Amino acid sequence: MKELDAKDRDILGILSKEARIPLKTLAGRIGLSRSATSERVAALEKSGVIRGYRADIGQMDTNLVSAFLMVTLVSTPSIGVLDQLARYSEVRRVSSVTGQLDLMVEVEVPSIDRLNTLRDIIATHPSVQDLTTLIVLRRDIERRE
Amino acid sequence: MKELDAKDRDILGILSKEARIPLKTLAGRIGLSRSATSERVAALEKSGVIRGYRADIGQMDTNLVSAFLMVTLVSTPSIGVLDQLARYSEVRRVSSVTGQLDLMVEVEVPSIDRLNTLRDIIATHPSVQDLTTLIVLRRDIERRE
DNA sequence: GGTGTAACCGACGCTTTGCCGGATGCCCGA
DNA sequence: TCGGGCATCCGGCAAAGCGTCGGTTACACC
Repeated sequence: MKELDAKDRDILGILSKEARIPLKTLAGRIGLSRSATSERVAALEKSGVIRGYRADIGQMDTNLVSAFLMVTLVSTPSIGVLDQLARYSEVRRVSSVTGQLDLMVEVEVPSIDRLNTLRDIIATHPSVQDLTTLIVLRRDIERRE
Repeated sequence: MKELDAKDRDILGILSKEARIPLKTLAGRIGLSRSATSERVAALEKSGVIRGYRADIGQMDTNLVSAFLMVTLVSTPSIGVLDQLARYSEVRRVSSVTGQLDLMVEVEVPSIDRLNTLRDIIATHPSVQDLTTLIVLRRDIERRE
């Protein structure tokens, strides 16, 4: 894959916020002809820098419950735990972190019951020493892009 | 705003993964004429259900540092803290949570220095009682949408 | 200077889009 | 039951968008 120059970064910056603007507009904004812009975008797509285009949907999954599970392991790293977490589609993100705990697990479940089930499953894994659950009451700030 | 029917949900499901497919293709997939589909999409955009379209960029700002800041307040709610947090674009998300702490703040900064600065600023806010920083070492699982 | 490569531009023809008139289905009051 | 009113659908037209091509410029290298 080639190196990204300034104009490529401009393109990415614009498309990451407005993925559907016409090529002509995009070309004008970065100071290139439409066809040159078209080729650059195509190259960015083919090389995998642009992985796809997604519509940003407003609140529709309204009654989902989000939570943070703070996990301490008996010894790091523990691949077994990650494998198990990966099996559940409700697990949105898992991060290895510094500090008192080892894993920050973010989940999105349809109900509190389901959250409890999930938490119990994870907590009883032999590699898990401690698990603290924080249920999200409200998203105060949420930035996209 | 109107209620969303099954076809609207189909549209959202498809566009949330492939925001740039031609209307014709989209129409064929949901079983409507192109123009009817066009009107539905336009309505979804105008009503705010579709907030925008974003290109999904692969890892390019690879050297960004992510962190969780776990904040305990002297008394909840504290609007002053949220106002301050909202001022920094590095603050990606803030969630009010249950449990031992009050706010889970997720940040993305260009350097550890910047993280320290940000943490100090937040920690010295009069409403903040305690602040624990967890630096993300690695994203083990990350799911989109 | 000659040659190769990479990136640019403008133009051509095809595809997609926005917009319109008219058809269809459904609700509700007379 | 009938007949407006309303929402939603379709097909077609003109305009705008797109991918692709040949030709041009810029630059590095021998």
